[in-house]
Amino acid sequence: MEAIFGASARILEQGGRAAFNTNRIAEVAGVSIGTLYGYFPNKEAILMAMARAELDAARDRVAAALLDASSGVHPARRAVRAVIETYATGGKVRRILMETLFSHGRSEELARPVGEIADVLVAQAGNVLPTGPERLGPVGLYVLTRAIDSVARAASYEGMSFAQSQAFEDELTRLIFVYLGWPEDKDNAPRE
Amino acid sequence: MEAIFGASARILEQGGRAAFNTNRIAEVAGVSIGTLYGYFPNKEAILMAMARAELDAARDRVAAALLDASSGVHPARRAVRAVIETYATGGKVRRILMETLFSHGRSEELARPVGEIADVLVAQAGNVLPTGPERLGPVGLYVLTRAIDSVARAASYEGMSFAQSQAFEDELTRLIFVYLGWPEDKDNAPRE
Amino acid sequence: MEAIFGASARILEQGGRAAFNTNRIAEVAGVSIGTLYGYFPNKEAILMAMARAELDAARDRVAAALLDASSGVHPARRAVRAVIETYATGGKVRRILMETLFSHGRSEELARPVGEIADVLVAQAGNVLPTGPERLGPVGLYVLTRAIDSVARAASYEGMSFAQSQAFEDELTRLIFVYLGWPEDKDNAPRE
Amino acid sequence: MEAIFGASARILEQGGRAAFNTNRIAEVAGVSIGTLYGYFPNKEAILMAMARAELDAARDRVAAALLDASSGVHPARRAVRAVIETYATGGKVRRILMETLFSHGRSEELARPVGEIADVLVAQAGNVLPTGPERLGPVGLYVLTRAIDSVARAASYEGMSFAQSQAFEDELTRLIFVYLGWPEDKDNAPRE
DNA sequence: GATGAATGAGTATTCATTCAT
DNA sequence: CATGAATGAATACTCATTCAT
Repeated sequence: MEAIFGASARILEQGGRAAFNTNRIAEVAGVSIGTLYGYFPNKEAILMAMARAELDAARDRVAAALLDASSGVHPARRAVRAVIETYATGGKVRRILMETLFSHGRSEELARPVGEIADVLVAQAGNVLPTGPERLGPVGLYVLTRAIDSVARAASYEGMSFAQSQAFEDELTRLIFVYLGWPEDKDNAPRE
Repeated sequence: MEAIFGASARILEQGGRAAFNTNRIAEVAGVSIGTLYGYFPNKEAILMAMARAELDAARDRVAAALLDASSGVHPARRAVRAVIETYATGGKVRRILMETLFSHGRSEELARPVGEIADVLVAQAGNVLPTGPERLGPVGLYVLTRAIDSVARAASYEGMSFAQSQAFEDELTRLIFVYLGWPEDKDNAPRE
Repeated sequence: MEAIFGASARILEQGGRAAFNTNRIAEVAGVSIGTLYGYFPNKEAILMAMARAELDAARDRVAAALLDASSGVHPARRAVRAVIETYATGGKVRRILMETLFSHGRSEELARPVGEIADVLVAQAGNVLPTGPERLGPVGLYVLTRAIDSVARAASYEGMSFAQSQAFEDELTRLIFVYLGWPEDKDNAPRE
Repeated sequence: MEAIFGASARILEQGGRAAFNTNRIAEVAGVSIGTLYGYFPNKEAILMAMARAELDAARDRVAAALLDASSGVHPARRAVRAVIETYATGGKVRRILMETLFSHGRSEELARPVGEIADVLVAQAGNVLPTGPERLGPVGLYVLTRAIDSVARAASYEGMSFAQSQAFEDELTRLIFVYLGWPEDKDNAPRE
């Protein structure tokens, strides 16, 4: 039921996790609680489903950015930009969703999309990327992808003033370059 | 009250956050609930106080490792090692504590010790470090310190098999070297 | 829920306000607390609803007495008698209910039925009453009705020995007569 | 301890009965709770003592007004005026105090000062009053004194707009005159 | 007398979940 | 399939009172 997701998002946005209760969700969604339980086994399942959808969307956005050859911007920079933008949007709800996953010990879930991006990276090596992450072992790949993701997330959630600045994008991009042993990126492509 | 912290830790360890209720804490700590509320204004305050203590301890451990000149191991590697060890210990409780801070929007609190480590780094530049992070702007410093911390934490909480491996330590150390433009570290110092 | 009112009355009668707690009410009423809260938003609402019902019943009793032409007793005396009887019954519960209204600053609620009686009085002037309270301004009407009500209540709640005596009824009736400038009432109708 | 009464009054005035707790009283009064319990056996005792003091003060004020021959105003009117003024002052605290007495079934306490005024009335009959309440039996005296007191209180606590008007004073005064069979009072003495 | 740390019984209210209709 | 009335376990927190110092 799409109505349930919509209602949940609205409630989460307005009242935070505290206001998120099944009776309220059913009311806002315009269905009965019985119906709600027909679609989801329990409250957490709703949050989980939303979190996964959110994660998939983010992964798709980053993968698309990586593969999009239409601009002259370097793929690594495009990916960094997509990650930053992802954390800049979604606000409160996104954060609560991530939290839910984390507190349920589902960090692997959180990790999944990042890993999938890494897969795309490897598969496209030599194609979208000059010389690629295939030179990295699995540990190196983990460190690199997780670093970009984590640092972008931290900057956003810690409310750092530079979280969406060009300088921040530059630094994250540079991290990729130096870590992969690429020569410096010169295309300081300004964000539109 | 030390007893309260001890009891809280035990309860958190065994039953997780769900089992963490004031009546139980008082009981396990061997004090009355009234006394509990004499020391803490509410349940969350206990968690917050514990989290801060934990964070301070972690910061001290990493700072000490950074400044400890007794071994022949490179300071950057010593720091990486301390960070990894910190996340390897503390288990469930530590994790719940961090979560609490995060879900209360106190990400800055989480960030504080990392920032303090960065301060130590800068202060000691040219002393413990050959040429140092003073070359980095604030954004670069943020990216570097947060990356090390976040990636080490992610690997631990996601239960990655290599979370405490030599290879992982190497990669994180290498990240620092390449990011600071240092020549490769050769002292692949084995962990004790 | 009638069961809730019944249970509340019983509890109030036996244990007073101190024993009046939601868990107990639900238990005695044979419903779950959840159900209780389905019908009333909070504990006070139960008391309020009961108080209003009580007040309405009292008003109806007095109004009926006033309009009842079946006996040869003077309407004013009939009303006085009804008021006295009202305070003589209901005991502890009635008292606690009135208190609740009063302590919630809802004195107007307490006043309402008395005002409604005054309305009946004015409407029926020249009909049930020889020459009537229409000669009184609003202030005079207030003083008269409130005096009868308050004095009867005081005598009852202060446990005065004469609270239900003929002499007391006579005095209150006389108060009405002299206040309205009527000639003395001679029908000292004995209470059955 | 005067400090305790003062603190209690302040707390009652500001936060109502809900804010009235022993720890708070001790704090505001600047004494320890232990000391508080050295002077009063329990919380209610404080309220009771305050209520009695308030009642005595009111009684003294009315008695003084009754006996004060300095003005040309009729003693009955002077008493009515004093009663009205008493209820007009004291506000929230006075009300809570009266409530306490009432809800503890100490209505007799509430009645006491009124009875004492009646005693003064009888004792001074033929002196301050032309022909007096000695013609009334005890029931009549009760009805008269209680009526004046109750109606003045009701008007004040129900927030009637005329509670302090000349018209209200006139009506209550007239009640006394007609009840005692006195010829109409002509000295519509304006309130200062 | 004064102190104030400690006590702990007591309670209103919430909300996930069920299941008879 | 949908409904929503009913359930009741669970819990944070208050505050009058005590008593060792």
